[in-house]
Amino acid sequence: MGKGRDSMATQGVTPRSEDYSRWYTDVVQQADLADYAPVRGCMIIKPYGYELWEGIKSALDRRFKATGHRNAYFPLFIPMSFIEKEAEHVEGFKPELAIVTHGGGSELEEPLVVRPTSETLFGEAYARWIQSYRDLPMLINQWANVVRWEMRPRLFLRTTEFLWQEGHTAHATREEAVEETLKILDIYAEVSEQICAVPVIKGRKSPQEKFAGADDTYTIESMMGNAWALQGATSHFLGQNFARAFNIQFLDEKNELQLVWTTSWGMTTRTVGAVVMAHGDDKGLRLPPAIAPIQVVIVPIFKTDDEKTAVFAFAGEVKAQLEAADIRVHFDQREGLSPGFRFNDWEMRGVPVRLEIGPRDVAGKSVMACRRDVPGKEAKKSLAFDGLTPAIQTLLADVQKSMLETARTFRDEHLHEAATYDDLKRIVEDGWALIYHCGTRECEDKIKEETKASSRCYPLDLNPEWQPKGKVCAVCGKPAFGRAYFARAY
RNA sequence: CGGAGAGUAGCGCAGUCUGGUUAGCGCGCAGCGUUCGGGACGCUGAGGCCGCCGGUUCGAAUCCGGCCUCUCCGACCA
Repeated sequence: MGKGRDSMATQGVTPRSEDYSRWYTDVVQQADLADYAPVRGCMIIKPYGYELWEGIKSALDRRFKATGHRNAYFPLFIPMSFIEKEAEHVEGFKPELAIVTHGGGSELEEPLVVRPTSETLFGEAYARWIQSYRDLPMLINQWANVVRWEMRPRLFLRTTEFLWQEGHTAHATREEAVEETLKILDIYAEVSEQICAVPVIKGRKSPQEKFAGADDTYTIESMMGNAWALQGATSHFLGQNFARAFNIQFLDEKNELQLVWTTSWGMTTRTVGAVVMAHGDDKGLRLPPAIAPIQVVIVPIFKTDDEKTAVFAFAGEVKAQLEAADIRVHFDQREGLSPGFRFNDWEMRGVPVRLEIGPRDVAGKSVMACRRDVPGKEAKKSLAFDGLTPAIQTLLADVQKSMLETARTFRDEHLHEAATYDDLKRIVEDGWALIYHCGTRECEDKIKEETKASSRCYPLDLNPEWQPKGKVCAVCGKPAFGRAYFARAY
């Protein structure tokens, strides 16, 4: 079909192997996840993309609530003076602030910052709300949009405005706050791996990479299809920095005044981009069933009107049976499209399982099931109508599991230990390099400049002892702070 | 902000160098007919402030000046 090739040029996405960035923007737009907005750096999240976010959101929200957190909503505007209260915080965020100077037709007395994050607003409120140890811990989360002015935006991965949740907690002791920070990190890792099928490495950020105003920042780092790293979510131990800046004090059991210990943590719409990049292939999106807005799509095949009637009736029964089991099913009833077109269309949109139903299937009371995560003929197998629901449930579970395994295998194949700087240089061309590192800014900057790779994290698993005795930085020879991954990153 | 590209129909582009009736092509879209188990085809049709502002000219998508926007690559970041 010679002419078909031509139309493929306009309908297909740029092959992933050819140009990874182009492939990514193509997929996001053609799969109807998002579109550009009139203002640079801003994006319109379309229903299909928003549904992915809703999947991530509900998985997180359920877990936050199960661990005692409650949702609230804090304002969009922050007085400029609030941001300036914590020295390191303002230093870090100043370059990316959007500031409102006018309101109601006249210049404001004090400029208002459009929130880039809400530590300061929570700090001010917590100072008023917390009086006694009986008020602790304070465990609040909010779902909100934030604005950080971006030089170089990228759909989902880096937009000037993005959606996220930000948790802000206050505790009586340091230990409790650290425990909270790590508990949330575990939730992020679980949602990323179990729901998004994106394996992560849990670690601690270097002093340079940590959040502005935090004592420690913990992260989950995941690997994209081109072996670059993506920071999936962060959880910060803020020590008493914000408690001091906002005077958040409480009376303990001994009637002594103490500063609280706070944490903050966030996961963003960037995660949608991570799902695209970690799983997508040349044909487009591949979605893990747990968050796929459509888990099963039914594609009808027929020639005559009689066949159509029979196929539609049977497909309707199949749909009803699956829906009764809470499987998200879509029956493609669009007119005038060939089966082949539909196959490609739904594959591009990443639907995990496709059911082909034609006259042969109607006659045999069966459906042809095809899984998106497996290439070629092995992807297809015929399933009987009787017992279809459990068979599909098993299939979806298997797809979910094997997508995580595939991603993990790919990730592990691109993790390498580096004994020397030369090793690192070679490895970061196509992977992550694990080295003993000093953790200093100068050394990180040098590596960044010479290799474009940045310090991703000091994996928690691999650093039972910090500042390991006798070990030195593989790059500069200074005493090692710990073992860190370096990689190209988004 | 630095470097590189690009703005002409919903999308992708040609036309611009060398100014000249009615601005084309492919895809998509609408109607009709034939198709239909891996991106179908025919016929008919709708759809345009040629990014914006100004200038040159009898005449500008095309030449000149200014501005705006987007994409990609770098410095910053979730």
